[in-house]
Amino acid sequence: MFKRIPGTKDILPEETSSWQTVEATARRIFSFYNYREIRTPVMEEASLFNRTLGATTEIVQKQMFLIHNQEDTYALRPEGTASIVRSYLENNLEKTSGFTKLYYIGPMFRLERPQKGRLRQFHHIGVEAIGSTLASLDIEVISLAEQLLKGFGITGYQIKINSLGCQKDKQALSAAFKKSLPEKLPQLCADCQRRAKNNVLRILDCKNEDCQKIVKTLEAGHTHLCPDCRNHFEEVKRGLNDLGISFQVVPQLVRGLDYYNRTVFEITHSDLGSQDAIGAGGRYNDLVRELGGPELGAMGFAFGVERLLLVPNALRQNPPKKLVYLITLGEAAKSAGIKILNQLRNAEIPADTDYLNKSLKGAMRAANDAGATFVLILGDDELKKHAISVKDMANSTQKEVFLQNLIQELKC
RNA sequence: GUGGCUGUAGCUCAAUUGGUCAGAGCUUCUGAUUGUGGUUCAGAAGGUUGCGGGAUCGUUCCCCGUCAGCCACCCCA
Repeated sequence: MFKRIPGTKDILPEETSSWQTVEATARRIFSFYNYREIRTPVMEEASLFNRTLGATTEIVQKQMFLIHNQEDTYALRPEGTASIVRSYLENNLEKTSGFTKLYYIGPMFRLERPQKGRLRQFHHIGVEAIGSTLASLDIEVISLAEQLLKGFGITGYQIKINSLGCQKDKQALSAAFKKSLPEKLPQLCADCQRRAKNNVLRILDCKNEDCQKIVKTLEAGHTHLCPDCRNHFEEVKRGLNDLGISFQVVPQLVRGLDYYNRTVFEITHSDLGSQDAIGAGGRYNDLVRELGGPELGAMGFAFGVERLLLVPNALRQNPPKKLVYLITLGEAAKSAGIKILNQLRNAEIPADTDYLNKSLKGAMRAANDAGATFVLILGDDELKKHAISVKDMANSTQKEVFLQNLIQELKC
């Protein structure tokens, strides 16, 4: 027997209804904000991610599914932003539409060790708004994220925000760290010693208390932000307050991807355990230029669909179903039944029947299990009268209806 | 990638110190006199106890390996 490869999941009909609700809710809310959908390939040149996420990030170094062919190395996308900025530029959207608001829904791939809330194929619902550096965009994007959560029926989340500063600020902070860090290095945990080489800023959000103490003795907090970045961040916070969005400023919040600058945010939920971030995002003002485009500000975020669905009571309600179940008795009725089924479906009435030659009792059970609202019974008695018995399953009432009136009867 | 825990029917779990213990509930299927569901009752089906070694007269229960899942770290959505 074949098995799923580790870290992937089959989403069975029982669950797909929740997925459809999440997706439909998201699409509806995106439309209120005038975001339009973009779909890009799940594969890209591997070097695209190298360039955008950062060559030393764990995702690029260890977690990409690579596909080697004779000439190139492709990667299954580990996230959406890089592909979308690539597509934005390749299709000249900066020339044809200038400021652009896009959303995407689809699978992402990372070769991590599977865990609850961490799969090797998982799904993002995200947005990218490209072409503005204004704080009003940061505010809209974060409020959109919260609006989605409300739409999904999720409560009890926490919005954490921070500003990394512009590229210069980030570099200055990194440089300061690299200068003052070497003497402290032996006192840091093993992970932080590694971070010191790869991604110095991540030392800021180490959970180890000793590391935290050492970091505090170094230059940290928002003191490294230049006046422009500081003003921008203040404006964002004011805007969020004006909208009544409650958030928490977390100076240690550092996103793991290189392209982020200025505003970053993360939304966590305490009911999820170790992998508690249900969504995150931020600004990436230099990414468009980095990929060969003009100087354009941009901001985005993504939710992890699997993680959203882990939140208790989120989107569990199944919409009431309407189904008509046809039971036929005997050969003559069976062939007449095929036509009736066809007519019902053409009239857009969901209809099904028994395919196992069950007894009437067995077929009734099957109808009940299928959630039928009405059962149609067609036997010799009915055939003679050109009629059919219609049973309302909710209240067990039954009546005979002429075949010519059947659809009208079921429509109301 | 690191550490720990777990792995018995489709699902949730039992099985005294290794010796008729491979079981229950739910699910599924079939019946309960003629063409009627949900409740109830009866019966049936379903397991090489994750897989592979080892120790033992003998193991679901012990040891080793392996795979998978879970938890934490790491990483991140």
